[in-house]
Amino acid sequence: MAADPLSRVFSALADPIRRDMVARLAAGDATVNQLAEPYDVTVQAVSKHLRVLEDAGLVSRTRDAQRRPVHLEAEVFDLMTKWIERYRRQAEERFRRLDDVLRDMPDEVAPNPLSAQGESR
Amino acid sequence: MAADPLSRVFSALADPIRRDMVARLAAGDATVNQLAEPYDVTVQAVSKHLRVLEDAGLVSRTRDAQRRPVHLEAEVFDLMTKWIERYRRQAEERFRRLDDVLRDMPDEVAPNPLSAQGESR
DNA sequence: TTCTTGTTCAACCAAGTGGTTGACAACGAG
DNA sequence: CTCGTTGTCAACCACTTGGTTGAACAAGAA
Repeated sequence: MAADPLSRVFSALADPIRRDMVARLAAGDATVNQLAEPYDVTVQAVSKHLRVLEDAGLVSRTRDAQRRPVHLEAEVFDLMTKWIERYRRQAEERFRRLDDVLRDMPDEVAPNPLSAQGESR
Repeated sequence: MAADPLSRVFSALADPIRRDMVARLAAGDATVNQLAEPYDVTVQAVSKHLRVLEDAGLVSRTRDAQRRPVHLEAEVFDLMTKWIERYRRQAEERFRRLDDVLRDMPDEVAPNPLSAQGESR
């Protein structure tokens, strides 16, 4: 299993069934059987999916007699959005600066940041 | 390979090496060899990782003589953030309403939305 | 206690993943 | 043209994953 938390969360949400379960849990808690009902897989398979979500910290399970109500833990989403936003902003900032450079540049000069980077220095 | 775009993106970012490559590409384009340098895996392995990122729409590759400069396509991030934000908001909204219910409730009533849901009706 | 329901555990299987090595294609430099 | 550089393709391997079936466990119902 993936060691770092971020990998676990991304990996957990890489499956359409698991994403769908998260979507349904956003509307309210549910039991394993309730979650299993819409899909034509066995309850055991759903139980495995839930374990993946739980290991990722996306859901928690408590006890209610024989039932194991599943609850969505939305805070873990922050882990992802923070990572994403960081690099998106960085990429957009770079893009904006590139625009500035192009605008201010005399048009004889051919811009090629890559070959400049690749120089063996 | 995963059919739907969302699964491909989440899956692509579930690997720490690939996330690291995205992080570096946010700072600027790079060639395959430049990307491979920090890790102690073969260039072929990195090439495979790039293919995964490309299939997810996270990067694009152009041609520059023998080199294949890799470029980050940050727009795909939106796909994820939109999905995440939707359910996060929904969960938070639900949580807020639950607070309201608890605040307005006479304290004899034991709240258990789950067992009410689970009733065989 | 025994029965039934809800859930998990264990073993297994086919397919996918991340890595390797080796061959080869594409291109610029001598 | 030949040579070194850059990158991909193909085949292979160990490990993981998502699914199955069958057994077991937990707890209320009879």
